[in-house]
Amino acid sequence: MSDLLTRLREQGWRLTAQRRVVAEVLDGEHVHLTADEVHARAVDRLPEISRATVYNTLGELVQLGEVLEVSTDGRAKRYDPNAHHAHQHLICSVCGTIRDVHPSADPLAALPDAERFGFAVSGAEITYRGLCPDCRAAT
Amino acid sequence: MSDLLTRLREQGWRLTAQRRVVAEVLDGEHVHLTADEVHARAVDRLPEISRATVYNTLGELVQLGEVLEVSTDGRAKRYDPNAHHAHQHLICSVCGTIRDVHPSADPLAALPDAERFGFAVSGAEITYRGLCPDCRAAT
DNA sequence: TCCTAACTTGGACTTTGTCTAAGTCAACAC
DNA sequence: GTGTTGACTTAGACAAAGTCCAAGTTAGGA
Ligand SMILES: [Mn+2]
Ligand SMILES: [Mn+2]
Ligand SMILES: [Zn+2]
Ligand SMILES: [Zn+2]
Repeated sequence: MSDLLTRLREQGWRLTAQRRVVAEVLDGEHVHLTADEVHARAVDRLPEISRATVYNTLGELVQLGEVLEVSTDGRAKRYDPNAHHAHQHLICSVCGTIRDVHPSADPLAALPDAERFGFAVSGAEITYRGLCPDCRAAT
Repeated sequence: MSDLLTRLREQGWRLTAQRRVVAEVLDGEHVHLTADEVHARAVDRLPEISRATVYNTLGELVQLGEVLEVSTDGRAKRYDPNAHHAHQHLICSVCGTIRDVHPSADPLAALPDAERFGFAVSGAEITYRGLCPDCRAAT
């Protein structure tokens, strides 16, 4: 995480208390928080931080490629700091739990040329859906 | 489409002018409209139809499995009447154009057991991203 | 230490969607 | 055809998620 702060400073970022706190909240490998969840946790550490700054900072981190935006359900976007390790998501249809998963094949390989319609295809996001162990048990 | 109306009547649906108009707007194979776009087109045919009814009707069609909800960008959900033919989506990163595409392999097959974490995995939605021919040309 | 462009803030505003109470009407019975 | 009634529709209030702005603050270089 401190290497993240280093990278950001090299990008010309001013290192403010607010940005540091947002970066700290996003620390950890398997976090998928909404902007308001990030804000709530940031407030625990820095009570005066505003919602606008959290949104601004998250947007900047996404621009810089340090954080991924994940929109899976038409509700609030989730912010994923695991941006340097390509992966996909597995989501429980009942409780909404999100897991990072790593498919064995390159998803792009499954899309034949005839199905590309002249697009320059550059990426694929996969959302696997199912029931998590807890929700399977609770039937 | 009239077979859709037949199926709905068999489900105990009252066949109102409003529902008929929403079904008509969603007719066609490759349509991916937002709720407000559906409302705008419905108003052309039935000026007094309300937003609430469009949302209600779309929700009912989704419940019945006649229409799919597609959330790709954290903005408004899109409604997809092509529900009886499994497919995935290819979206232009610049202009947002959406195409239906049909991958050659079952996406679930690419997720090894070791990556399922005890989930009962039942489906996968793939969003391919790239540049459409028009946006490639306009560089 | 001072200066200033960059950053932050609270609150207004927008977009997307949900909810409710009151009014309307499709479909069935007769 | 007429009457009845529960399902349906409506306008508008409300809520959640996100954007924008003018005014105030501050990190970091001079
Ligand atoms: Mn992730
Ligand atoms: Mn489609
Ligand atoms: Zn679950
Ligand atoms: Zn395009």
